[in-house]
Amino acid sequence: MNISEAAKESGLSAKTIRYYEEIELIGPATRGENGYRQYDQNAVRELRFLAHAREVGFDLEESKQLLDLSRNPERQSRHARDLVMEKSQKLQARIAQLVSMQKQLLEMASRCRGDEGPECAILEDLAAVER
Amino acid sequence: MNISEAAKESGLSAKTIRYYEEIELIGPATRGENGYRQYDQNAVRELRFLAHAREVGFDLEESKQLLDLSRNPERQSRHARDLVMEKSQKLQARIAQLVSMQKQLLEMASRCRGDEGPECAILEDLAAVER
DNA sequence: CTTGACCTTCCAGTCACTGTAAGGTTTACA
DNA sequence: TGTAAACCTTACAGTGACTGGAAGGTCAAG
Repeated sequence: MNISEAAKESGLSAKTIRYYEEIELIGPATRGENGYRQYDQNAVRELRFLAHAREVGFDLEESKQLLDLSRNPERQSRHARDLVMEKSQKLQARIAQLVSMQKQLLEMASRCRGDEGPECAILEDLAAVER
Repeated sequence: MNISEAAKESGLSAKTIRYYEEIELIGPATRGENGYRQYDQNAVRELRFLAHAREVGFDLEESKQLLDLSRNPERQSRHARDLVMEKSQKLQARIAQLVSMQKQLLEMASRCRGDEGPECAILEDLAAVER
């Protein structure tokens, strides 16, 4: 199948698939007579794998590690699990940070009248020395 | 004061301050005889304002809007409040997304033995067609 | 035969910095 | 007085993970 169908099947864009090939995240696609990239079911499986890994928060380097693991029949499931747990902890920290930001935003908004006047706790808070 | 002290006072790096000047987020700093940038208390206040706006999740464009608002005595507090509430909603959505990712990670990890063997639900899940 | 939907490569742009190079200035100290 | 460390300057390249666009080749339908 051509790249746009592989894109549809995998959930990546054609642009992204070419990009993954360029940075050698995946091997070079086989080409048809016309020079078009051709994808078989296994190639699509790898693309889908990468799409899913990205969706749950892995960056490209980590996604590649997971893909390498999935390609290796000698793998130890501990390695995959370790990657997932590490990512989960980072995600937990990031969530806590966003929640704290969110709290601060609501706190600031609650003290601002939000009318036609210029007084605004938000602008004072952002300019304040200590927070 | 020189740039590194302004950096310390504001919480930005000297690099970042120069960058903000370059992209005209702030006006050009006055210069001493030696060509060094000089910052007064008001300049530091603006830098701190930007640092805080970034910390609570505003991007540079939004931070600039807030700074413009804080500089304008004719402002309406409603405008600041709108920006904050909009950002708050986006943040809420982002948090929900990360929480969902986190849930998926833990779900996958819970079904993977994490031992020396190759069987691993994580790798199967990532390769799966439907999720 | 033409139109439109594909496909190709290559280059530039995004965001918000950070790193590095190559140099000028200032300050402290031996 | 010399010099080394700690500042400061500009300019350019790199980051991550794409996305957009230009310029052109290929293919299927009408």
